Amino acid sequence: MSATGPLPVVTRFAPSPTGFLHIGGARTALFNLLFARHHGGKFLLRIEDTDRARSTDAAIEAILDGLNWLGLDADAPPVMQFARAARHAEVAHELLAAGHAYRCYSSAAELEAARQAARAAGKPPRYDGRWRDRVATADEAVQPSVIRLRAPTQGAVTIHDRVQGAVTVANAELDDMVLLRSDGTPTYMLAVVVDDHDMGITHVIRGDDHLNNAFRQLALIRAMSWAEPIYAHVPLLHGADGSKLSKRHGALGVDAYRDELGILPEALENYLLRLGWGHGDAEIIDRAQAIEWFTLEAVGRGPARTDAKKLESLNAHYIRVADDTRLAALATPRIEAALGRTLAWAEADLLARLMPELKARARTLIELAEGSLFLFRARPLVLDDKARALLAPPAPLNLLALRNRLDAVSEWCSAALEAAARGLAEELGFKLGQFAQPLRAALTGSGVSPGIFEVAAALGRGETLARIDDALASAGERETA
RNA sequence: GGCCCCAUCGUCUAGCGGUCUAGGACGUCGCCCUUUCACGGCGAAAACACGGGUUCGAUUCCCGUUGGGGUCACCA
Repeated sequence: MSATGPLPVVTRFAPSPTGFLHIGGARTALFNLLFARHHGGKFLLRIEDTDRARSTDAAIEAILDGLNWLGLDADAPPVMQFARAARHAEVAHELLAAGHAYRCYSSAAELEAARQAARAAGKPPRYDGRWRDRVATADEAVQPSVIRLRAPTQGAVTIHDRVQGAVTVANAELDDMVLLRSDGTPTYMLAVVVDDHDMGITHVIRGDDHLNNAFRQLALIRAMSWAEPIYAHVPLLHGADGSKLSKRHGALGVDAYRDELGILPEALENYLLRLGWGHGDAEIIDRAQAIEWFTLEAVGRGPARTDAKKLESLNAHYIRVADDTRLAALATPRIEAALGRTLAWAEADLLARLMPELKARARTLIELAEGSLFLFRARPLVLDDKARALLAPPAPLNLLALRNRLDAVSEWCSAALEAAARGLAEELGFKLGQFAQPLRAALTGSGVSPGIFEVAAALGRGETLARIDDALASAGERETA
């Protein structure tokens, strides 16, 4: 062990598997990973499943899946907290034997009544320590009991939080917390402290909602004479309206960002990183850069509101720089779901070839898929209102002239097709749009699409001419009708 | 309610006593580019919550007010 060696850093993300991985948790995990990587340390994962009634395997799956999707994998297999219940109980009894803890025989109902009374009297609803200095009689000792920590009542404790700064709480504000429940299972307070110690956690980086808990946990750590971790309590995330992020306020799991909103993991990561943290004017920050720059001191102290528009904007950027093959693979299932059929090999190829055009105008994978559907729809295309308007007379005349000009093009590529259209427009003294727009309507069924000559080139001569003929035919029908 | 924390444009933030006529990004609104929509480029509107101090000088330090958040279980 060298005094000049690097600061050993071990961080952890410790979610309780009672639901999906929400973005607040994802951000906490991100910060833990970034901090550990920045210092060349380890990032661990612990599943806090001591609440047997609320913990589910599905939630564990969802959390692991979400972390994996975001590339926030821990450096070791996850520690399952419930499996360590015996060790937790062992520590509680050690504390009991050392006089740092005591048995309390008060029933839950009795304590609840006391809390109600305290509240009614305008006093804080704390445990009054009624068993702290009392020895149970033989009769009483038969009753079920919990083990409580004999916490200090005098003085105060100051935590030098790496995010919040120095925070002081008087010991009189804290009551004697339950360590071991009457059924012998450990409480969260006990389990966290024991596990963090046994896992060698050096830095506890977690949500702000745990700041008050830190003081209680510190009392326990000191009773065991264990090393005190460095704390960093990061502010919670809020919804767009400033309210707490909760399920009823539309809080989503990271799986929903992926599946329902069509967000790329690197976009969500960048977004989460910039929420409550900044580095000068930098906005687009990749993982490597984040590891280099990340410090806890730069984390803001106030809660941050989430902003869907900013996330979408970041997502649009990452879609634009993403690999075309990867995007095609991500969009394909969505396209197939909308079509109700699988894509043929030639269609997959068509999608890949047009991807550079397609991705430039999509902010999400949803938009990417929707924006490419026109390529695969069966003929004749259904025209939307904008397309119908673009094909109103005298557009069919222009379209017919353009059709013949395009058909005469020898090499079917976008440059040649555009040159043909431009040539025609120039000859007739028209603007290019008078040909390009009806063509867009005919080929895509809408007024919005990628560059129409690129579309025509990708569609191929046969399909392009067929779609034009469809449009001409339906325009003729409307004319006669 | 007790205790704890927080406070710069609508939102995320830069700012760590003078460089601030307060910078960037998203969003909004113009203009340009242009075969549509995007992209891109240019530009505009938009903030230091309030009141006291400290200081030659406060966005920056201290106190209070207001506002917001967190927490007070045999949940985590």
